[in-house]
Amino acid sequence: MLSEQVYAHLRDAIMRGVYAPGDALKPQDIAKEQGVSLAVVREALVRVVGEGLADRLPNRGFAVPAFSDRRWQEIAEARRTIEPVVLRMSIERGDVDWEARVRAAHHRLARTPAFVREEGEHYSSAWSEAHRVFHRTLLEGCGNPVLLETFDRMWTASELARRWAAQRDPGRDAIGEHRRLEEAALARDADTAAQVLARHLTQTAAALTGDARQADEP
Amino acid sequence: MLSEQVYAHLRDAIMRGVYAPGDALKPQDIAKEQGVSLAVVREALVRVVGEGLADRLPNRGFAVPAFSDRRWQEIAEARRTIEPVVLRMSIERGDVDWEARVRAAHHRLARTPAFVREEGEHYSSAWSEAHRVFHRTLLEGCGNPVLLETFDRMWTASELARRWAAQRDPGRDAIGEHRRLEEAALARDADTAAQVLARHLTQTAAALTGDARQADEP
DNA sequence: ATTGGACAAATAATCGATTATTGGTGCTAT
DNA sequence: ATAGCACCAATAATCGATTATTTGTCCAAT
Repeated sequence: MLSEQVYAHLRDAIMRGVYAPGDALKPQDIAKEQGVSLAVVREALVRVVGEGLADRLPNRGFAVPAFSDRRWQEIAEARRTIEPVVLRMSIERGDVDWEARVRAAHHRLARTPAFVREEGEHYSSAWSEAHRVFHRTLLEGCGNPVLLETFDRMWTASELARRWAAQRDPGRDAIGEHRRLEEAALARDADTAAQVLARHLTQTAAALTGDARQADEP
Repeated sequence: MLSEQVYAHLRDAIMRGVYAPGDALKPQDIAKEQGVSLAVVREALVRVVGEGLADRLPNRGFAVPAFSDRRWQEIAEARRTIEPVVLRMSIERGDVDWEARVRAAHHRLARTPAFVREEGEHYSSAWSEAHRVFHRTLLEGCGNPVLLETFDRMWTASELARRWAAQRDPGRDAIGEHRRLEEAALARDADTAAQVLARHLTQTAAALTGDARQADEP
């Protein structure tokens, strides 16, 4: 199914910043460069819109959403509201296999260099992915796919925000917080873990808007 | 934009039960009965899939998802996990306009007959809509569109579940719980409201699966 | 100078037809 | 009888071309 590939390509391009917020996503151009027909591109674009990675303006095409600071704050707040409760559930329910995966995910995250000079000011995609997997794995103990889908949606939006907001080094504190998260989770200390995560996400919100100066990353 | 109309039609048809879980959604048939081209139907179907109201099986078309009891439980649990915390936030933040809307939504819900003989065993669509609006309005005080989008997604899934699960009368207790929810919200009693909502949703979960006998609806 | 309107280019939306894949049907060889 | 294969009808996926809409530009009238 061609639309699947085009979809993956578009998603990746938008997340990598090939298109900036506000940029038009022209079906014809994309069709030509991908060597597929319009219908295929259109199908892919509709999916992208469904995921919140593009806006559709009737009779005027598709575009990368130009989110406001307010919007970024809302996304961060939503994560801050939901993720800690899911983390609690995860810690209460996670089995030994989950523990092992948390350990592995943290280990991988800690060993992956976050910042790559060659790519300019951006995080390495390897770190980005390890970061996502770590946060997701923490929640996976909850055993509820619906809650994890919710996490996935919010993470995607959050990452797009990060891409266009303060592109800063993860900082030492973030690394420390990831470690504390892992420790609290494995110690089944739901209170501490939820609190650390909430703080972690509050700092994300700050980092993504105005006062990026003194904030951590998620 | 034709796909918008076809999308709305499909969404409505699936929710109304025109298609049963497992039924194939054949682009050709739909295109013919709607008098539009395949591309349009296809676009609409992709959106429907994105909303979780259909599955897509590569090279084998679209179909209404045949969710398992387990899946319904997961959806109910996700609501039970998320909605109470959002309700707390809503009660802490809602302004007087929100209060007025809560009152109006509850008033409308209370005055709408839930059960319509003419339509067989189903809830009236008017009650369904009033019910949705009441629950949504309760949360709208939170002022966060991202959280409300999350509610919308889960509500949709939940409604589809209700449609194919125990199709029972709302029962007197549900009506009472709605009233208690309104009262607690307007009294700014977040603890009570969150607790009542959690219980309300727990009973939903029970109603949607096996032990529907002694459960309420949401 | 500015407003308004006719044109034209770009691009969005739609269509009708073509190609590819699947799943069944029935024949044949063991 | 049945395993395997060739065929075929149904339908999914894709394409190339057509139609509709928007947007910019140029000119005329005030």
